[in-house]
This record gives sequence, structure tokens and C-alpha cells, in this order.
Amino acid sequence: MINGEEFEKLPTKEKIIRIAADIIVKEGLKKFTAKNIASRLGMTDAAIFKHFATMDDIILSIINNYVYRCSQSAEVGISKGKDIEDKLRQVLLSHIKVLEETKGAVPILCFDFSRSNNQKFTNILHSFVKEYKNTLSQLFKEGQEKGIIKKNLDPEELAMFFLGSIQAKVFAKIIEQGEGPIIKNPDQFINELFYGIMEKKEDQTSKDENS
Amino acid sequence: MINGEEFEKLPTKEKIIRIAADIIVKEGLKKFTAKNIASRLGMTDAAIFKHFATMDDIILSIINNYVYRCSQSAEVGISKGKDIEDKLRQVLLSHIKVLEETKGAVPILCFDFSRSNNQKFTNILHSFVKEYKNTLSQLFKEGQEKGIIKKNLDPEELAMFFLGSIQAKVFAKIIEQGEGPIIKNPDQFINELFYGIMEKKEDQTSKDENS
DNA sequence: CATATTGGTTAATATTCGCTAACTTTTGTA
DNA sequence: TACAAAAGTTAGCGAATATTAACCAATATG
Repeated sequence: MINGEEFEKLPTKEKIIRIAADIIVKEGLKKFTAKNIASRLGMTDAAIFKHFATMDDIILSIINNYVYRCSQSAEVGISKGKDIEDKLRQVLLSHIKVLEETKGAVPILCFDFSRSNNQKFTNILHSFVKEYKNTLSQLFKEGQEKGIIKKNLDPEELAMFFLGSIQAKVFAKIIEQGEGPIIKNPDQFINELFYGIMEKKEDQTSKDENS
Repeated sequence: MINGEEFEKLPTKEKIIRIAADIIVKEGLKKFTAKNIASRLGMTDAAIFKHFATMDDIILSIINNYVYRCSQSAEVGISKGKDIEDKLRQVLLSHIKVLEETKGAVPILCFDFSRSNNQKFTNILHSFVKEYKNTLSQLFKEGQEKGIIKKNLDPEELAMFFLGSIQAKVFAKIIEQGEGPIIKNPDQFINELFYGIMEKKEDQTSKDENS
């Protein structure tokens, strides 16, 4: 769980952020209340407001702590990769690493808050998605120019497909309430995305929609 | 939107279900309140309880109306398809059809309610996912026996990958707040899943993890 | 025509929420 | 040691929530 020796040593403010994220991920935004957070800390709800002025400020801190780390993962991956395919692979691996560390919080927070009508949250999250999308689709374009990625696919949609596929793994875990890592075999997962699930054969996809 | 001539003719109880689903999908469970539903109908919140005993009963009706239709889509698809690959393709097409009709509600509802601690909801949703998964993974197994699907992939995980990929498209739409259909080009989407996004080449995936 | 049901209203209930004020305890530091 | 700041507590406010009760109008049905 969220407990452990390391956790106990954290300052209360940091504990609040982690517990809040955990509540949102596992129980939803409706259970994100001062009382619920406080009870997990053995405190009263009023004590929460000694560390954060408003409940929204907790969410902002979560976003800054979690989403920012995730947005960095793309750059880290690109710097590691040798060629285009390797860069894409590294971006995904790096993203998956952050995902596991944060227990899948980012996609869930993105999803929950993009439906909240709080402009402050949605702006941050949308610019995160936009940036991540731009970075990936740039790689896809280069890949298409070099002929290693199918030319009939739209780079932006492909980028969202990547992001979405990762997200989907998180949701699968939530729905199945599984234990352990979100993505058990990252390499196999990436291969599925890259090369599909079918045994290779002459495919028709590349011929289509070249009007 | 949710309005239109057809909608106006519906009985109030049905209107409540649709509006409630729309609210949850677009604004989240926190905005799912009697007052919010009622105001969209030009009524007072108390009137809602002439049609449903509790708010939870509305959710149960939503699940029965939406999720059930979605679970049928697998069987419809299988009956249409000629061979294994075609069956899989038809299942996806049929699922996508329901998805568009219900404006992506099912994956979102699944996700939101599987985080609620209402056992009644989670039981229904888990058995839906389980059934869908079993149906698909059976097809995958047959496909693997016939050599058209990569043998190193786990059928159950593959089934969740399918479900997840569809889900991913819904989330992409929510986060980007896009207009129009959730999956613009279903055939291309299915080809991505089946054959990947990379130009074909000798792949290493089939050699791995055959311990 | 009489009337019971349906579907709406207003008003009220208990509960919960975010947040504040006033007070106390703990703790870092001059 | 003295004391100010930090981090708790209890009590309470105003708003929102699910739900109920009492009432009323339209309507279907005997």
C-alpha cells in the first residue's frame, strides 16, 4: 500500500499529497474530501487546512508532482534512443517507468480532471497532453519519412493511440483490481503496438487511403 | 447534444437515465446530483424521486441500459464473422457501433463505477468485463491454434488489450474534447491493432519468451 | 361523473462538505 | 530557558446533498 517506513518519514504536507492521489485513483474524485484524507493520517479534517489553503490547492500540488514527472519522461526517452524506433521505444519505457512509480495516477488524474470544469486544472493537463503529443508525433513523422512507420497513419492520432494504450492498461488494472505492476511485460506491450498481434502476411493497410 | 425531437418524446424516466449518463460522462460522478439532472429537465430535484427511489437506482438503470447493449456486441459480431479474423473484426466493429451510439458512455461508466465502493455496481461491471474477455480470448486461442495470431501473446491479456484500445479512443476524445465520432476510421483502427504501426520486417517478437 | 394514480410542486429533514475561528500542544531556535 | 511559529484540536458556519412529507394539478379509468 501507501504505507511503509519511507512514507512515515515524509512531512505531513507530502503525505497529504500522496494520500489524496491514492484516494482519487482508487476511489474517485467524490471521495477526495478533507475528512477522508485526514482520517488516513489519524488527524481531523481541519488540520488539512494548515497545510493547504483549499482543497483545489491539493489537486494542483498533485498535478505538479505527478504530471510534471510524466511529461519529462518523453524527453528522457528521446535522449536515450539511438534511432527513431529506439527513441520511441525508450519514450514508452520511460513513460511506463514513471507510470509504475506513481501507480498509474497520471492518466487517471488527467481523465478525472479533464471532466472537471476547473479551468486551472484542465489547462495544465491539456498542455501536458498537447506537448507529449507533439513530441511523439514529431518522432512518428521522422519515422514515416525514413520509411519505418506506415505512411497512411496520422502522426497525431498515432501519438494519442500510444498515450491511450498506456492509459488503457491503467484502467484494465483498476477494473480488474489486479496486483503488481500495471504493465507486466513492457517489451511485449511495445511490440504489440509496433508490430500488431497478427502473424505477418501481405497486408492491405498500406495501399488504402492514398487518394 | 442530447436534445432533439426524438428525445422530447421519451418518457421522463428514460430522459433521466440519458441525462444522468451524459452528466457522468461529460462532467464526472461528482456532478451526478438530483438537482443537476432536474435542472436540465426544467424540474425540481424532488421530482426525480417520483421516478427512482434512490440515486443509486438511476445508476443501476444506466448500467442495465448501456452496459448490457455493449456486452451483446461481442455475440453479434461473432455470429456475423466468417473465419476467426473476420469474427474478431466483426466483434470490434459491432462494439464500436454501440460505442458511437452511446457516445462512449460504457467505458467511462465502467471506469467510474468500478472505483465506487458499491458492490452492486462493481459486480455487474466485473462480470461484463469477464464475459467479454472470455469470449474474445476464446477467439484468440482458436486463432493461435490456426496460426494466424502470434503464439507468444497471452489470450486474456490480448482481450484486455482490445478492450483497452477501444477505451483509449474514448479517453482521447474526452481529453481532447473533440467533436464527431470517437473512432473516425474503424477499419484503419482495427488494422493498427492487427498488424501494428510499423512497416513489416523480420520481427523478433515470436522468438521471445518461449522458455 | 367520481376518483385514484401519476407526476409535479414547496418545504423540511439529517448529513456531509469546505472552510474558519479560537484555543492548545509541540517544537525549533535566539 | 523563553517564546514564536507550526501543527494540531474542537466547535461551528453556510451551502449542498439525498430523501421525505404534504400538497396540488392533470389525467386515466371505474
